[in-house]
Amino acid sequence: MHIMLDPTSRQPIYEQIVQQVKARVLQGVVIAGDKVPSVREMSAELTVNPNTVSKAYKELEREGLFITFRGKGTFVSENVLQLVQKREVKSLKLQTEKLVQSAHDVGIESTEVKKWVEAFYKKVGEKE
Amino acid sequence: MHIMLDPTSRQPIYEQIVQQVKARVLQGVVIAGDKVPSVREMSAELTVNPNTVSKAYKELEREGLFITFRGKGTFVSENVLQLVQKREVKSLKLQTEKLVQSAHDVGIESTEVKKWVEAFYKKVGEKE
Amino acid sequence: MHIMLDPTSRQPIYEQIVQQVKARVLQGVVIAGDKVPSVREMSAELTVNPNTVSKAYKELEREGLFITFRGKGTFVSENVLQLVQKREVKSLKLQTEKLVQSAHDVGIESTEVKKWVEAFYKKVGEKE
Amino acid sequence: MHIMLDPTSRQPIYEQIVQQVKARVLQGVVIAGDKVPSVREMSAELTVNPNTVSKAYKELEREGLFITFRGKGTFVSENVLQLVQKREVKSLKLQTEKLVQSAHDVGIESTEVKKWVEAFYKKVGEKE
DNA sequence: GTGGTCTAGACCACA
DNA sequence: GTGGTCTAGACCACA
Repeated sequence: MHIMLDPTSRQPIYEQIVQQVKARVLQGVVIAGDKVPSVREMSAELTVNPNTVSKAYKELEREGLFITFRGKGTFVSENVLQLVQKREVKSLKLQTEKLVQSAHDVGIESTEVKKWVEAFYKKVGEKE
Repeated sequence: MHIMLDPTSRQPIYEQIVQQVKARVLQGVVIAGDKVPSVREMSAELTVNPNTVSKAYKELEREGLFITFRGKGTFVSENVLQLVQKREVKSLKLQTEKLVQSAHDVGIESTEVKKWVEAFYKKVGEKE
Repeated sequence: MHIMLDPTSRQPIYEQIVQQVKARVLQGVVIAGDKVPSVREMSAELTVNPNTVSKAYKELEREGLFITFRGKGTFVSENVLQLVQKREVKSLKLQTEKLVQSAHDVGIESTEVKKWVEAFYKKVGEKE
Repeated sequence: MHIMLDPTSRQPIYEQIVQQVKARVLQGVVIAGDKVPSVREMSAELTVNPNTVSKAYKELEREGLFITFRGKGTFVSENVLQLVQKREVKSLKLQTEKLVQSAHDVGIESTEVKKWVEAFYKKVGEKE
């Protein structure tokens, strides 16, 4: 699944796992119906405490991305892509709102922020 | 100085203090040269332990916003406004970059994000 | 790690710890990658409050000598020796500059200072 | 007497006063027999708490540089220059010893330190 | 009065 | 177990 962790980060490792799983879903790497590596496998692969992976999986189940069948293992839910995309858009809007609020407080005009957005989009486009 | 703390927040109290002081600087409430309430006064006002306030003040000193004179007290540095604004702009640009990256990953176009920005700016404007 | 504290010293305990850790690094006793005793262990060993040790460790982390992994413990950074040596040399040069300035002010010639240096080097050499 | 203070420094102000007085003696600005400004005058001139100046004067008396005649005021002792120079040389030697010890610990050769001394002497010479 | 340091002890999230 | 945060309270040098 190619999950990359930064053990130094202030962000808890289990949250990093949750976040990266969502990223893989958005990238189409993790697909509805996929069987997820067991907690043990994953913890071995990431050289991380099994409890930590377990915590991440539980969170992903709670959010409806993962579903566990007793004795069979954990699988990616049917509607993952839709689910994650919808929430991501919601989250992005919220982030934008906070950003605009802060920018406004420092006296930055709408035009300026939109210029930034434009510039960063070009930068992202060039990488591809 | 009207600092409001949220004791239920995940964010440490001392960080909340640091953050709010910066906000007050941006609002022009806290001005260069001001004498800052003593650690004891502030801790009494916030009903928080003096050590916690001290930790916040030291961080603010380390960041160059505060300067303390032995036995006299703590004061707001000369170049605060400039300093905080400069850093804030830098931080906002970085946030925008991350936001754009994420938006791009979900397949959202530049135009869409700029519409959001526009809309939120109007919303902020109406509040005034 | 054999840290010796002088509780009567004017120098704060946490600074003494920081300083001694650096000395151990220069001596090659503390090596990159080493796991550092936990805050609790160290505080027990030094019969000092955990908070005090914590303060020292955080300073060492801030200076880039230590790195801590959540829930796992604190470790010595990869480039410690280089880092500490580089800073030490810089500091020694600065000390030399101040010394020369003072010596010059009292009317002591360059030759004289160099004689002192020579003599003290011999003295250090004899100890070995 | 042209005393310059840095209220920001970690070094206590009273120590800074003591140190600067010694420097003025070495420069020949403060001479044996001189009448010293009263604590009040000096504290006004330095915009510093009288207690602070008083503490500095007491220290200077203790060290034999100043002498007070009841009702007449405080004066510079007869043998100041000799006294201060002698002690300064002693102190410089001690500093050199510590410096050499540290330099040796980092693996710096005697030749290197002497080069530094030479270079800084040139730098000081050029200023004149 | 002012900040700096320290102790003793507690609770918490995380691994 | 590991570090992070916080409280309550104390003592100190300095101004």
